[in-house]
Amino acid sequence: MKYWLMKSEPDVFSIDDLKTKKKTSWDGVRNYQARNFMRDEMKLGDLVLYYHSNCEEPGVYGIGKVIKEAYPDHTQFDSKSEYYDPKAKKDEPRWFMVDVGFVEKFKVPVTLNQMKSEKALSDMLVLRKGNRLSITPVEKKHFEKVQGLGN
DNA sequence: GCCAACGTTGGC
DNA sequence: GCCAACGTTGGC
Repeated sequence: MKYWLMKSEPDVFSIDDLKTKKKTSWDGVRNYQARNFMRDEMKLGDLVLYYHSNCEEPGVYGIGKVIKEAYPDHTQFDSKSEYYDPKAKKDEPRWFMVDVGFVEKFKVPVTLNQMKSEKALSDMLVLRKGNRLSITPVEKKHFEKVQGLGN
């Protein structure tokens, strides 16, 4: 089993939305590295740190889990979608998504600032300067540390 | 709103 | 295959 961190803008889809809806399809990823993680490495049952980006208090707000492995992201074929990709072909999809289910919302969010100040988390990918990747692998020890800080 | 960092595109 | 120009991300 692997561990991941996935970024979401809370204005678009927050941990509370995930809690309410129970699950979500992770559509709209248009970055090859992130796609490859989803398509090639994310497995059923993998756990996910749910990160809020582009907001007042960036940080990890809870935990989700992979409930469906990669399948073609339908928005790439939808000319009305903001994620439409005219170069994608039906028989050769370019973009994939996974489904993520709700596991828990942290009692206290683990903020980006807090994570930066934790020695034990210093080599997490998401803390690297200029990191823009929306999906990153997370080590087990880091996952457990963050979870511990949130609960 | 600013801007650094990074990814992608396209001319050559 | 190089690289300048451009677009996007995301913290601040």
